[in-house]
Amino acid sequence: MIVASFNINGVKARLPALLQWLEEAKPDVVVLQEVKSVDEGFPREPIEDLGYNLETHGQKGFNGVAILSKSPMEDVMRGLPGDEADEQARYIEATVNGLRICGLYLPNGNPAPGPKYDYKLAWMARLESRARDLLATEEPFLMAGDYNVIPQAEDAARPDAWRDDALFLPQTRDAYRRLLNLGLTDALRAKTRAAQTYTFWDYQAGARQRNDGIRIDHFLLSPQCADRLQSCEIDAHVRDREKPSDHVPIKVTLDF
DNA sequence: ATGGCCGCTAACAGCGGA
Repeated sequence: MIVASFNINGVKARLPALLQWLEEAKPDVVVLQEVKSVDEGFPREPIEDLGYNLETHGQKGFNGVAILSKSPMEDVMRGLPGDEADEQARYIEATVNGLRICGLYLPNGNPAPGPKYDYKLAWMARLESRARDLLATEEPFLMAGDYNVIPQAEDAARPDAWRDDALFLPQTRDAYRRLLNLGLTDALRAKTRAAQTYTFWDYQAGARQRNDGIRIDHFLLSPQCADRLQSCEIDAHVRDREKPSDHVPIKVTLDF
């Protein structure tokens, strides 16, 4: 099965690009981030017409995540546990054919330091706690989405430019590494050490043309899921189409 | 991190994003 993650930066603005990519990539499951739509405004029909079930967790104007799946979804959970007061729509889970799918849109955190950065670090701690709980079940799961984390210098074209940025600060990378140290596998790095495997290029300053990118969209796999990993690919060509998102899809093929 | 961006909002300017 193919599972993909795509930060689409507005589901209404991106609908044609999303549908084109779905038709060509034919993923079985997709987690979307930054849908920027309330659930009632989500353009369900054209996606359902392609054979997908759809679970959304949106809010007005910002954030918002969703899961698409050709197979039925069970036990849908909206919101990341650990803070009842958190109203930002950044997390959704569902089980598909026995595989737990976690879709996440981790906070940007800029400017750092400051309250937004504190929120990012607290959110990452909650994500770690959630990963611990899921590991304890010994059921296969994956956590995919826009992590807003540049894990290592090799994951940016110009790492020096990000030195003081919330996406690359030592505390951010430490928190991400704690997830890996639980026993989760970064699917892309399990398959390649290739340079310039980016998932985001800024709209400004000709970043795509200069390949001035960063790798911030990730698939983390539980041990039982990593055992089934066959391939991990980034659909970078999508960035060169009409009205693209600033992110591109990342997808894994799993032997389930 | 900016060479000039993008999407969203009861919107024609400001915010958030990365």
